[in-house]
Amino acid sequence: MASKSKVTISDVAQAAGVSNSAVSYALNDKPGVSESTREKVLKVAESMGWKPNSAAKALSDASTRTIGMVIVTDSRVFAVESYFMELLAGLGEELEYNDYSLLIRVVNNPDSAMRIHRNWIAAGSVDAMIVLNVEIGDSRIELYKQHPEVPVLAIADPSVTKGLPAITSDDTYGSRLIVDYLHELGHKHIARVAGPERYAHTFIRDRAFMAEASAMGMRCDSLHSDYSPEQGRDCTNRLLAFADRPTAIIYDNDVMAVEGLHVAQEQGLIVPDDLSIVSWDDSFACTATTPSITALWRDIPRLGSKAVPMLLKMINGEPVENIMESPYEMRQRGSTGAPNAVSDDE
Amino acid sequence: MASKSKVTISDVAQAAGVSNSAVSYALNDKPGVSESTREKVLKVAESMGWKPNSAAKALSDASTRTIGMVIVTDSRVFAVESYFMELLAGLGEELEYNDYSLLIRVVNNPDSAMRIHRNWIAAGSVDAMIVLNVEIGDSRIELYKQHPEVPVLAIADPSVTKGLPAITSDDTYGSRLIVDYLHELGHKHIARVAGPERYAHTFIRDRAFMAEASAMGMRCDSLHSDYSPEQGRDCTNRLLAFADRPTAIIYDNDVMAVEGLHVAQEQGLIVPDDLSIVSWDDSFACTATTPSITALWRDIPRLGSKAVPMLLKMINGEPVENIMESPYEMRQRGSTGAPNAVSDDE
DNA sequence: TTGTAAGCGTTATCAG
DNA sequence: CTGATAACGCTTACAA
Repeated sequence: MASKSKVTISDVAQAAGVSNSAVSYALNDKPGVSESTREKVLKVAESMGWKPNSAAKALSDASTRTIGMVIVTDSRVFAVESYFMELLAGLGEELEYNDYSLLIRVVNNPDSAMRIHRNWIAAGSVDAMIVLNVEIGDSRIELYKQHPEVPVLAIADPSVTKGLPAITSDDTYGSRLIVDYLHELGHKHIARVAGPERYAHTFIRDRAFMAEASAMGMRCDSLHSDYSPEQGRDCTNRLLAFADRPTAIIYDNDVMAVEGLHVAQEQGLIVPDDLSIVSWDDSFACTATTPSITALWRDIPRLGSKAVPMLLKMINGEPVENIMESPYEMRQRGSTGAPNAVSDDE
Repeated sequence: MASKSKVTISDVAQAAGVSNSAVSYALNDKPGVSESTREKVLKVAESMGWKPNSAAKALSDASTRTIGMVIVTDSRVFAVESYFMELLAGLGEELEYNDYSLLIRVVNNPDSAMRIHRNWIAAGSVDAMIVLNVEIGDSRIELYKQHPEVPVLAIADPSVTKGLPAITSDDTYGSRLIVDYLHELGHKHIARVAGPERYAHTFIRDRAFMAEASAMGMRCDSLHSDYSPEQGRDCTNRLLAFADRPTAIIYDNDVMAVEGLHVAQEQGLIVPDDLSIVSWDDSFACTATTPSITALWRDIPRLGSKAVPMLLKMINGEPVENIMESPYEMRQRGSTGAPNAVSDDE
């Protein structure tokens, strides 16, 4: 019982009657050992239940087979949850296939996050890092620019990563998809409840919405929020208070979209006749409401899967191309339709 | 630029003009070094930007400051997401405070999971493991019983962990809370759409529901599901098809509860008058529906926080007591009320 | 109080 | 093709 699991390479070597290094070569499929001894070694190692010791390997060749990720949660904002889990699922499958693990730290403020990044870099705890939720002038980007020895992949638009490799979904395209969809329905005046201004992707979406709206001859108001349900309600109230109110509101997450729908209904508005509602990012919550909420779906797991080959290349020292994905789909549901007050233009 | 971050203990020793071991002692707050040299060493180490190399430390003292967790996702069932993220948040904060990280692997089938468990045990990749979603006769429990050298904490009822340390929320108590609540509302015939039978917690809830219902003189039907929206609909349809249908249905997750609500409404039933609906586990989706769904809330992050001290004790070789938490709260919302057909008893 | 040196399990170099 | 042997960076007896 309890095979004390302390079988080392030397044990195997002794048992097989060969040298230490012969075993290492055999086990790692490297040249420098005859086919016959290789087979013998493999057999013995197998039967003794040898497994590589991760610490020793890491110390010896400075590789950990580990990818690091520090997640900053606002603790109150659970909107990121589903994004993160989907990403994790995509990453997990590919990483698993390549025998890599994820080293994760969850913290609630950016300073702790920076401390951990610094420690991991110095301690050599990971072979590569993934950086999420990049902000304008993100200090993590600066940090890694100073440490070219550790590969970093930013899940962010290349325009904000200062040359660091990046993979992202094309938010400009996504924004257009939504605006065009509403335009076709006949909307002339839309509004957007965006996420926090500091996030790069918020900025990119802001710009894309404005550009596409004006290209279509539409007006687009915009408010920034912290993704919370409270601000979802608040922003909706403010947008609806204007005499000249928008006929459609796009929310930067599902949580705020649901709250927005509720606010509109509480004010006696009919959705979608009086107001159309769209959520950026689909989730189960969007199907729970009445009417259900039209959403821009993204294949987030796919983003995760595609990130892995990039990471592996980077770890190998090979150059990588940035990836810009467009895994979108407008999921049309009951919360959107033609505005009922388009008479003034026809 | 690019401080090549390769400052070792010997570098510090040389710079400080002391020996290798003196530095180690000083840096680790251990006796065997004078106060003056300790100070000097600390100052030099700080100025040189020394950070411990994790691999070397791990190899030397067989500790990784890492807790492992293998998550098996059904990939289609995202219901676990929020549970998992909340747990992670709770764990993360405490672990961070104690300078531990989480090593995570996400896989989609139990066999890969077992492979990883075996590898991590043999490779000494972690100081301790957390095991989730324990099943009846779980092979992971068997595995760790054979490896007493690696500490494991099961997030499960102690009755199914065969002596391994466990922390859990008291699902028996939670079940009672729900049944009693419905009983007080006047329900006599309730039903339950449970999770998969293989999970230990499903079994425990099953038993608790039956016991409490019969203690209250109520009837309680029960169906098992896979947590998916489809089966949520399906089970609801089957329960409502009976001439003598229940006046309340409890679902083992929020996803099925939402689907159940929709099915009932599609059949023209008024919720809660014709049918009350309760969700085990609260989430944002429960507040998105009309009416919103009454849910049994659990403080899951707290469970995560409380798990950490147990893990640390176990790593230290100290004995631990199992923990049984009752962090529940019935969140009463619009989906529950008195049944409208209680006339036959009064 | 200090320094020296052995060992942790691998990989990699360099003789044989 | 094989087998000693020296790294890797740290901890920890043990000697001085």
